[in-house]
Amino acid sequence: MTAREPTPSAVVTRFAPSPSGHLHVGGARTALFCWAFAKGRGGRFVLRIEDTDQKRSSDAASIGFVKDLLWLGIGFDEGPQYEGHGGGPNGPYFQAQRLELYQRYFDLLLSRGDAYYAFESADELAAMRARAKERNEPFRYTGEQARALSADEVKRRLAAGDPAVIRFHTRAGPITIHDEILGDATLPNGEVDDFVIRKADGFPTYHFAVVVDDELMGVTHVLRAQEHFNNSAKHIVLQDALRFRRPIYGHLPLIFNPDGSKMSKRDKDKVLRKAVADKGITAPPPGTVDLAQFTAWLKDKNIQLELDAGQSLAQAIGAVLPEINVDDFRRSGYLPEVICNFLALNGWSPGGDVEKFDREFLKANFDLARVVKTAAKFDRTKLLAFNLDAIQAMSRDEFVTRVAAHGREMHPQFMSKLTEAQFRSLCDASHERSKTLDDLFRTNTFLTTPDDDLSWDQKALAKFIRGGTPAGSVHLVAARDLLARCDEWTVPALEAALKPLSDSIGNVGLIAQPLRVAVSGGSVSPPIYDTLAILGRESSLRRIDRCLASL
RNA sequence: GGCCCCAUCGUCUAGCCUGGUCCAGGACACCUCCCUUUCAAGGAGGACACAUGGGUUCGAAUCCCAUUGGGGUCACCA
Repeated sequence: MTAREPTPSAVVTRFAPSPSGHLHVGGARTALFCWAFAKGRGGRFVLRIEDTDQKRSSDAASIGFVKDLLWLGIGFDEGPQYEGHGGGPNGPYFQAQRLELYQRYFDLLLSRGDAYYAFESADELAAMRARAKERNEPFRYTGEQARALSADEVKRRLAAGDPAVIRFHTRAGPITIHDEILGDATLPNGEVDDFVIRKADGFPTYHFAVVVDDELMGVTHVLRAQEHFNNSAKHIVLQDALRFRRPIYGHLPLIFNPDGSKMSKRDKDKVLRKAVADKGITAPPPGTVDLAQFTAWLKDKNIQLELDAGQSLAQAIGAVLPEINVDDFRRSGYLPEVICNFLALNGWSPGGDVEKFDREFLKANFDLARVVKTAAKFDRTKLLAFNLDAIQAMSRDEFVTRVAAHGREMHPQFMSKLTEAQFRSLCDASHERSKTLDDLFRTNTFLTTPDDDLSWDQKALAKFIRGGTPAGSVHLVAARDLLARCDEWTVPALEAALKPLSDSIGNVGLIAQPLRVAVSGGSVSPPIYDTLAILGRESSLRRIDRCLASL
């Protein structure tokens, strides 16, 4: 009954995901809010792994998502050991390692008659549910038969090794959930049935482990997604039966796709399947997925491709996968501080017209009262605009540093083919048109193509080289002659060298575009003098000559 | 279907608690124009919302009720 009134320093929040290699943006937002709430109040932020489902593996790689958390700048005070983070007095932080701890509380509940063994099999329960559904009634496990079993009978069946679960004996009465974000809600009597708290394999269910661990770890504030709202009733009755303190709850609004659907890793498969169908692809491109896997995946919409396999397939067929995980956004060249900023804006706002802020600001200002109640649709376009703004606000040096770091990790080939000076020039020429740290790599692949392998986009060729009166090629020839006589290969020198020609034509574009196409293969590149300068004299002239020769 | 929750521009939201200053503010997207050697970026304008119906009140986006719509949840998953 008594929600505790913590002193500011006593605030403890936790992020408690099930094991996963990747962090979903929704999870990231939850973690960010938990972190900001605790850290802004001088409290502790705990990371706990909810690995009570033995069907899901939970080896070391299963907390790969922690690297995403740290990349975002969300550190934790307690939790699994991970590259210098984690540890703490309330471990272990993997629930699968806390089984003895739970047993104490199972025994306590059992001895007090607040819990009991039940022997129905999964099949029997499924049948009961099916029957209830036929009658259009909700299924509620009341446990009359199970509780009618004599103590001796229970002992006998347990001794005989009959599979059994432990269920909580929910007492009659309405249950009121107090929520700092949504307000109070009361579930009528009977809504919460006698739910399972220990599975037949001896593991606690989520509901039980959460309640015990939150108490043992001193968690004062439970901030989690709204999908957990109704679960809170189960947690409350458990807390009361166990004589635990009740944490303060705050259920965060959900984050959806722009079309209102739930954001899920399956969205990637959806996009891939569509791309495969649209392009009429019947066999997997070599080096992506093997044929058997591919056909199985194509046939059964419930099969998901591994992350890497999907990525390579997408790349091979030129499909762009939607970013779902934090790591997807990292690969796409988004800045962690921008993601935090934008994520925070989905479900919270500092009020007024403020919408650009950093983690420190969030830490200092985040509060439950300003969390909105309505679900948000995740608008990648706005995120991209935020990313652009942040990149434009960078100094040239910072931009170079961060793009280089991104390039070394994501595009080592590209990086190895450019000299430091070339790379620096490319950064300077690309800074103001970069929306992500990845843009410059995606749009300038022509720079790393060997001169003799460059091919030309037919449309661009037709429009800017063959087309025009006189044809673009005429100007290209003239420009080529001027360039060949240019001793100094720098932006100002190149500009000066071509000036007479552009002046006489009266339109710079008429020589810039043919040059651009000849040298880059397409109609888009950094400013033409920059492009030529980065490419260098030899490559530039070679490419122009090859282009002219190909006509 | 039962139960629970929610409802301001296309989207994220401010305003709502403490009715009047809101013929509703900001941002992204969109449209127009300007700038421009491509693509961007940038500059200047513009269009765009209180779901509906009842109350309460001198007055409602703000309070109450209903309807409609949306979401969540009903597992030995978390």
